Amino acid sequence: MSAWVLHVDLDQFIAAVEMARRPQLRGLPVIVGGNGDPAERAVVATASYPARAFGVDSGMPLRLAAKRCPDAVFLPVDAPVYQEVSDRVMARLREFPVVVEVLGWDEAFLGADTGDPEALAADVRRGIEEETGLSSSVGIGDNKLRAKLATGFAKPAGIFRLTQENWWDVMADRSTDALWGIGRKTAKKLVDAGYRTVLELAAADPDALAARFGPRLGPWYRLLAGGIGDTEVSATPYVARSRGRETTFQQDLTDPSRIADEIGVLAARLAEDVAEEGRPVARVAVKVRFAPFHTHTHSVTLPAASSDPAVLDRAARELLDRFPLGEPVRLLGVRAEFPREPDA
DNA sequence: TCTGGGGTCCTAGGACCC
DNA sequence: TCTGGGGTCCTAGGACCC
Repeated sequence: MSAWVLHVDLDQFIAAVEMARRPQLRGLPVIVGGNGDPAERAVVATASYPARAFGVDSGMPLRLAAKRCPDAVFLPVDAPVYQEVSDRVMARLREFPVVVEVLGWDEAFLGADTGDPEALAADVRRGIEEETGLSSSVGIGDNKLRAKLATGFAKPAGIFRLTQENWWDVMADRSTDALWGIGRKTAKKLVDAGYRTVLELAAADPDALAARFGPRLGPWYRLLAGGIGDTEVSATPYVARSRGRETTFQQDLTDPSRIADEIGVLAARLAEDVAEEGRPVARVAVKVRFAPFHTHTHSVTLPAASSDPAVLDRAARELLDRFPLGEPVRLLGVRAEFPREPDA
């Protein structure tokens, strides 16, 4: 028996849920996003594997997805249904002798003490299938980072083990953005600094990385490249540090009084979320994205923490007044931050 | 690339204080 | 003013993830 981390990820989750309730869609290119209208300002939430074969993927503008795959079936996002299916999956996972840490609708870490992690992974896949009919993939690792990356190699509908033992065989020659936490921008900066592959980054001087990328990020990148990561899986319920509401308008806004009205709408919606949270708000931030897609924020620390809708509304409107509203506005957002808990 | 909405964490500069 | 050192808070922006 020894300690393992399993990472469970549901295959093409959102598209799979939609196909489960519309079996006639099986095997077809299905694209879920926005209100299901490919002409609107929205992005792809999930594309089915047949749609991905046309080059459609998550995060892509719906308009572009429609251009690449004109015959796809476009469906609206139905969050309550996905949440309900997700809850059933997580409940099923908790029936196994494991610690379950939920990462999102469609993924979770499992902390397990077992002599045969592959057998456990197969049981988990079967359990999810029996409970919901959904296909999943499982990564097995000696820490969270490796388990998470392993899932990528397990997909679709598979199991893969990634540990210290095969880390270099699998990862050494890959580009650094194969790592969980390094994206396209950082990978490019790393190339500029002379680190192209995971192996090269793992051999970098931590002080040089700190000087170039910051005192915490720099050294952390090197650890990532070595496959070093957290091993603790925690079932402790997640406590949000902030809550926010934002909207991209289908047509840009130019009328200042309309813009102020919309900020009021967002602040009111946020106040409801905050009331549900049951904690007062310490800071308020307003975000404005102008039509050319440049985004700015202004924020303020409240004189005293509050959940009063009138206080949130006033703070949001005062922050809005700080923006020069010369350009058309495509997005408005309001965010509330809860007080930081002192370190225990 | 006519590019969502929900979040998290890190960085850097300036203010302010001793 | 040819002006220290350290700590903390505030703020804006950036990158990443699902």
